[in-house]
Amino acid sequence: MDITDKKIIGILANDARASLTDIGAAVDLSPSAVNERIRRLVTSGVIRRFTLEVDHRILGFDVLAFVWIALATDADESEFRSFIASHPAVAECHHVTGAWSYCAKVRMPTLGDIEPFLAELKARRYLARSETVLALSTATERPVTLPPATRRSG
Amino acid sequence: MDITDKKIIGILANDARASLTDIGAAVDLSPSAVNERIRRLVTSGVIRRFTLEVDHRILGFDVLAFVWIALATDADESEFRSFIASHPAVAECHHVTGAWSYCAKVRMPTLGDIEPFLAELKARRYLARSETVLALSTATERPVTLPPATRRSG
DNA sequence: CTTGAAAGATCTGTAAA
DNA sequence: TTTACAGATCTTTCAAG
Repeated sequence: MDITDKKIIGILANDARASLTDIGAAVDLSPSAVNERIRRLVTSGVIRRFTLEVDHRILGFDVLAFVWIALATDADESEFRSFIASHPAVAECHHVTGAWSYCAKVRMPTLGDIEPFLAELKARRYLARSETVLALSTATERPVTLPPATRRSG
Repeated sequence: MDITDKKIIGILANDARASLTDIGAAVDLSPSAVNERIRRLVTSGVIRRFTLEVDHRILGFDVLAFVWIALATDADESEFRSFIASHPAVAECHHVTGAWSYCAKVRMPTLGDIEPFLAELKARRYLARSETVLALSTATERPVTLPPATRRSG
């Protein structure tokens, strides 16, 4: 994992379909060398998948919300985690420090879809309390965080 | 934007480098037809970019945090937004309802990197108050939210 | 939307540093 | 162990129907 690898990740984060030739030209390497590095980045788990950045509004998801969840004391936490991980509306869910147990980022077609979601969490006895914070607008949203490509690291 | 388009987006979200041939086989279309649909999805803005899902731990970002920000009353909000959007550690930042103005999702190499970040926000007179919530573990994290595909396109 | 052909990219194997 | 090169294979693109 050297600077060239990080440059390659940066290029692919901007355009996952960039050709090996073009990437090679950008990092002064042959296409096969680039190919070999990408293969290693994938097998070593640095690159998890090649994916998409989409406009969820156009796809019909007008509502973005953060739902803070306090788990019920008798909730089966691993069952909750697999339920929330398989729920199509949940984009992210993290176990967090502070007053709440979990923070879930959810996307819904309309505001009215949030209540049934909370109701299901409650019906399954996961939920003690919750608080929903709506996102009004987004200043930035990027899938990949990279250090400025100036240093080495392992 | 029909069901076939949504299927194509689902396939590309799982593997942005899937070949037109394979996608076509999955949705019963010729490679050229798939190519044309993807082109339309890109130009219409549904697909914003082809990108990567990476393991930020391996890349040296061990800390994921949500920083709740109350803007200073005299802060230049659009200046704040462009500052936060260009900050490399900020993965997301949303204007939100509730007690706080903004919620920023940040990735840092270490816990110690959070304080200088907050200090800079304060030094620039953006920050009135803030609260930092750490993510201890992640139950799920997906870049694309899609409705369950329930029907065939033909 | 499909077909078919040309152009371009990728993959594999082999050799060299 | 990593990179370079060349031939074969696959993919993408374009024109025509």
